[in-house]
Amino acid sequence: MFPKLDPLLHSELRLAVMSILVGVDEADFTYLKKQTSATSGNLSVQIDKLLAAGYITVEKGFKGKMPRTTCKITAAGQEAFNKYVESLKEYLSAGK
Amino acid sequence: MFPKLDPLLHSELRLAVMSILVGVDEADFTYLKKQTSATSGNLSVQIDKLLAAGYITVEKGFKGKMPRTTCKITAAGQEAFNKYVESLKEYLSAGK
DNA sequence: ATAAACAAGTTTATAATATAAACTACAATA
DNA sequence: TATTGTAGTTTATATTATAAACTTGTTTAT
Repeated sequence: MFPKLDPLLHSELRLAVMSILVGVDEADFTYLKKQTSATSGNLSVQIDKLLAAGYITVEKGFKGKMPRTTCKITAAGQEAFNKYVESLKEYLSAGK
Repeated sequence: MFPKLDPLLHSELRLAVMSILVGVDEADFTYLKKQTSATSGNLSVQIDKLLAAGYITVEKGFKGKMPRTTCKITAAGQEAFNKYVESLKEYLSAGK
């Protein structure tokens, strides 16, 4: 009745990040930070966790001279996100 | 774009409890425990938090000789739940 | 009658998580 | 060349979730 919710996705910031990445092909650190209004530290940590889980890839490069970190969702990440959404629906609709 | 998710509801067990209470008028501790397959300790703690937030009421009585704890959702709880669901939708659909 | 097992919780301790604060490294600007 | 800004990372702290141990009382078996 209440499937376990993927703890990696059941976090406000990580969910927001994944949610953005689902629809965007790729996004850099700065963009993610603006969209989520997270602090840099928090975003950095959460990106690491998503990376460690294999839900995203992270590429470090430069845009001009400035460092640039680009994130992309992986197939596993996509799948986990979809599954999370499905699971969540069971929670939200349990009342009916 | 990403509204703050009510931290009281953004918890697996508390969300499950609220989700049950939304559809059921009242439910006792034992019932909630079975439905959520939570441990007693965890359930006890989370019920306390929902109570402290004013999202549920808790009545202690007896069923025969056995103690019985009955939970009910409040109007504030209902409202918070609905709001949480709405907020969550913004996360889940951000990709589209 | 009393010991053993069960029911319904609560309290306390520990592990996991999220978040913020402080720091690093470099770039652009005054 | 000193100051401010950008793009992050690392470390420390606060919060949260969870499990383990405990309490109180009940039923069942001896």
